[in-house]
Amino acid sequence: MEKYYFTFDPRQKGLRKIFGDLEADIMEILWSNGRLTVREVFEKLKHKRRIAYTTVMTVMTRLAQKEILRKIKDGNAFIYEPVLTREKFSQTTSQAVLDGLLADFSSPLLSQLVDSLEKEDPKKILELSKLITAKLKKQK
Amino acid sequence: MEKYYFTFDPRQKGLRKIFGDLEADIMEILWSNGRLTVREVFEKLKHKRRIAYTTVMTVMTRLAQKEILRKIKDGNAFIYEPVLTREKFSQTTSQAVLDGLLADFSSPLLSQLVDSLEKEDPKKILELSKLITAKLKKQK
DNA sequence: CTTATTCAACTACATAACGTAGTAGATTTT
DNA sequence: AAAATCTACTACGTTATGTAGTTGAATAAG
Repeated sequence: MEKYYFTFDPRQKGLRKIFGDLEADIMEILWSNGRLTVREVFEKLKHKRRIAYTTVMTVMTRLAQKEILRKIKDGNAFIYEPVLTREKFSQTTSQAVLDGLLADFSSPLLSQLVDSLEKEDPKKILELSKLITAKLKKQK
Repeated sequence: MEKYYFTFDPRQKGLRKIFGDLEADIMEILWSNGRLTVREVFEKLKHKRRIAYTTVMTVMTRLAQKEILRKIKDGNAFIYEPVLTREKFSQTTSQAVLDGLLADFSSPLLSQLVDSLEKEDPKKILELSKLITAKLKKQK
């Protein structure tokens, strides 16, 4: 079992920041539909992209090796499901990226964050402000 | 000129989060020493790792193609220098990563940030708090 | 001025991650 | 028994990176 690690690619969209293109499509389908077989994923995918059954098989097998997916024996076939919920996965991922940034690129990070946050949605600054107030109270 | 983009690898250390291993060593040297020729970089590197001159050449040429380095003609040779200062580069990089996180993984991000910040250095929360107060004042 | 050195450009090969897909062999359905 | 389905295995293409040799031009040394 090769341990999973990932790379974060800011120029990609959504899950593609973390997964390859086909991997992202597959994870999308699994997170939207729950546990599925390769066949079922293939059926949902083949409309969007013409692709061989074995290609889907290969990629799902690799995702299972990386422990992104879990294989559950079901008769002669396997059912695949994400090890983490989408929410948990997002959380773990952004945690890792954030920690990585803080560890090695922290100097200008905080002021940038406040700026980015404002650009993204000014209300989020208030949200953050509340979080901090709560944390500071707990600290003392 | 291929445009530069990068990938952020949280499990690596320092510049290696963004550059390959040799690339990182080279950028480190250039940011510490200012503009240098391939030969000069090679001389500084060869103690740390046994490596061919042409290897350094190749990698520096690639960094120049990606517009991380700039080549300046100097007689028959070239002098290489980083296009951005280290500070500016860190800033641009973390900005991109942060914006990427906010764009697609923002939901749990803020509370995580506060937690990570505390783990990293509790004083940083105060720092952030001040930044926010300032920003909120400007907002109204 | 001829030889040796230095340099840039080009070519090339290895590895790793990912997309792609075919084949083989087992099992199940028809 | 034949056809379909499934997993496992193998394999090839691409891209980024590390690695380094060759070639031809320019420069320095003798």
